[in-house]
Amino acid sequence: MYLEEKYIPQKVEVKWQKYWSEKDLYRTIQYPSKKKFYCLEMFPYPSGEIHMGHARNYAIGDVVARYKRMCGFNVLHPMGWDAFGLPAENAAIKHGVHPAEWTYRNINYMKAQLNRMGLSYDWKREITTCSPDYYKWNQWFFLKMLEKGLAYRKRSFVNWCPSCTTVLANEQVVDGKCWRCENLIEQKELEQWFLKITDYADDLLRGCDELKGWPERVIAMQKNWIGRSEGIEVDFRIDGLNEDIRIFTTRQDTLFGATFVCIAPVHPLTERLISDKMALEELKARYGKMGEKIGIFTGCYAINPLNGEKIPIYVANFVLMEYGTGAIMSVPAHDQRDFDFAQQYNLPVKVVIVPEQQLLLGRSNKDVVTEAYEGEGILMDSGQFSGLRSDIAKERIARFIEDKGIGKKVINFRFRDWGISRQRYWGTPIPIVYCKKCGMVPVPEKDLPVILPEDVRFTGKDGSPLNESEKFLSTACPLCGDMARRETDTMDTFVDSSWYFIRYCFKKGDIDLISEIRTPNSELKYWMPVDQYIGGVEHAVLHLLYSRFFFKFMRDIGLVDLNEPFQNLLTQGMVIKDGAKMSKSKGNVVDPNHLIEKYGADTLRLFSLFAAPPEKDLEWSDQGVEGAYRFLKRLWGIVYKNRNMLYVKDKEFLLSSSRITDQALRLLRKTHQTIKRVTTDIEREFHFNTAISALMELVNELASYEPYDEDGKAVLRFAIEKTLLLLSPFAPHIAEELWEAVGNKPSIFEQRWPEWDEDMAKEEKIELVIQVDGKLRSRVLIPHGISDEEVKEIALNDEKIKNFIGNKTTKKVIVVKGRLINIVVS
RNA sequence: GCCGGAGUGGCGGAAUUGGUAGACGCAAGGGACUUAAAAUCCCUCGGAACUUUGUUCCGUGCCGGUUCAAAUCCGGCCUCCGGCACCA
Repeated sequence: MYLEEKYIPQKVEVKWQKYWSEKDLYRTIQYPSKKKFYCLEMFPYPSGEIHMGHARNYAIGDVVARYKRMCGFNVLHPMGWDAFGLPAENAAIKHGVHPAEWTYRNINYMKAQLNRMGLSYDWKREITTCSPDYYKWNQWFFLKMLEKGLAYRKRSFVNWCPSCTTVLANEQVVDGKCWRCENLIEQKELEQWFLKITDYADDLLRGCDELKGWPERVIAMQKNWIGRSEGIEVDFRIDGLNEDIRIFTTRQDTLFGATFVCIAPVHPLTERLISDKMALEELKARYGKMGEKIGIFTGCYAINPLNGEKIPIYVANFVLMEYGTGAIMSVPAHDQRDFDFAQQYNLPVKVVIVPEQQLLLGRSNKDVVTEAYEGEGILMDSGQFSGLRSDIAKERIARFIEDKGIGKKVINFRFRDWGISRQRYWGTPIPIVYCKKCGMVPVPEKDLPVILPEDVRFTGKDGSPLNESEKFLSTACPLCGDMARRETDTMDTFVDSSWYFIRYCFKKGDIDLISEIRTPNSELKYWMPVDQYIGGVEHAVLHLLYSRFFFKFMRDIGLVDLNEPFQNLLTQGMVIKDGAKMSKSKGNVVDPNHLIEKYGADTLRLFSLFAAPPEKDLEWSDQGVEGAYRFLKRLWGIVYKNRNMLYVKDKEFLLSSSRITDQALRLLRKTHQTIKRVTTDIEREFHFNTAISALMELVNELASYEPYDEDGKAVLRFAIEKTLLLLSPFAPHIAEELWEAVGNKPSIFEQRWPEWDEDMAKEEKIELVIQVDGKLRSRVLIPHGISDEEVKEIALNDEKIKNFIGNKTTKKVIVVKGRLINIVVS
């Protein structure tokens, strides 16, 4: 077989990409007798370019997919396009190109880029979410949720991005800014569609404990986001009025310390209790504004149901209507916020909890309070509950309240329902029509999909182009047949990505998804769950939470019988350059295209896998890339140099009958050790960086190896073949080329992953470390399997050791088998 | 403030169960080849001291502790990164 002297990656890579695609090497087959492995990377938004973050993400996924395939799994490794979204529409407004055209053009370009990276996707399962055969099912899920009461419409204050001219869900607001364009968010009152994700709050929270293969921090972020807290609701009677204010608290043990009540400016009772409307408007303008606490006294009093005390009612800007009941009891002694407020408005502070330790020191609750004590302790001045510990008191007081019928235990969640309406064009139409007679009517299932019309005008003015498309707008009411108007809001694109991993389980194109899923031995049952999911941590509480919600919903309507969609999750770190995340604004972007042109995809892949373990941030280094390139050139050179020597018969080498030279034996041993290291490093949470460094060590040995005889050549051949097999998931093109060059038939990816021989991987002799008093003093080579006594004797007779021990007496000797001996003398 | 994670040479990072700290790579310095350069190959490369080529001492953010033995375990701090944050 001919081999070029010089490694020209571009030539090699094009050759094999063509071969793999013609042979359809990465097709998935339904083969239930074979163990499956579903390897998934988060699909990209077709923005126009693959960036380094994608390149890293997909390189990681590709190693996993190729490795698992070689290990004998039937692997599903699909790719697709998160193709709805604002940039397409903005391009339409700016450049007059239709979003569909813009999107499909980008997809074609990016697909070519992915192929140039040599990624092993089965493109027969490609998904494009803006295609009607895909988004039809978004509409189907929406209707199902509507049917189950999980989709609803409500007028409320929502996050409005003035730059995107659309609404955002809470999860999509980061530091008060839009997650996509980073513009400041405004509050706007609108009628909106919501999905009742809060119905699944407990389920999503408890499910976190099932996520054994997820990173701790992602689970923590989800738990944090859901924000469960247990407490009680209690009614406070308004003095002189036949009306209650219901408050929520998690600290019912501090009820006796309440010295005032606060309600939200938008609380239903506020208007009735406040006479100064001007002041109220002023307060509303500062509603929820961080860092300042302001309030207005209503002139009314509430009665503490536990001790009958009359306490003033305030309207306060820091009390949120969206959480709990929109009203709180304020306990300045035990809540810093209430304390600050009390100081400002000269309200009394009443201590009712004293820490246990302080009580032991004989201190009481009469000391001057300079800040709130928010911990737990012993109750004081709390009537029949005085003297109890907080945890017990909480229980008793809750029961007392419930028995009296003036409140109940409740669990509150911090997160809100998912607002999915978007006032934009390029998204899935919400399948609803409004009829004058029948009101809001869902589009019947049989009429799906509601097609997004293509012939609309993009003016860039406020409002969706759908509002001006008469053809889209006017329709017949499904119930009475009269003229009706369609809903013009489209769905949040996170709906598209909430179930796309389901769609990959079936062939692409227009299929009857739900019937396919319901087929007794459906492909879904075979492929789900996703065995390994890989993507950026930025979706920890967005896509990953929405997907879990959708999946649980699917379970509840009988489509799947699993609780969680993603068994194992790997969140890869960011790609950093000069200490900052790569971004156009910082001007530190490295373009994968240039690297492929200069060094080839194998080098790009190898470096991004070698420079850091996948979950950590990766500091980009142009010289590091050179290093990776050097390594591949080196390997190429070794194979080239030995190309004629490699045509020898395969031989089995056994340690017992070894007749080979020491040098050959060393290489043979190193090869087995490398197989072991690379395999265990991949298995051990994908530590590709150390796997690659092991391969580098082996190649370093190969470089200086000269075979002297036929056996020596056979060992060389063995070592080179294993090197190529081990390298193939990381740098597939060069591995395939050299595999062929040493006289093998392609494809290397149809080979089995190599196995190591444990005996062969063992060093012939052990390097024994000898310590005196825990300090390294000498090393000697000893054979395997000798007893502790013999080890001790060797150590004590070592010249250096004798010097250290001198005439001191040995107090203790610790022997760690096969490693170390420590002689304690002082 | 609360919840995560991290801190190791000039740099990226190794050290898998508490048992040789610094694998592998980058950068740097020296040498070989060359008219020269590039490429390639070889050597050195944590710090300090010395009786200077091989030995001692120090060294994994800081201070303590446990242990024959600690980057690793425990307690207390410091710094950085990420998430949440008037959520009652």
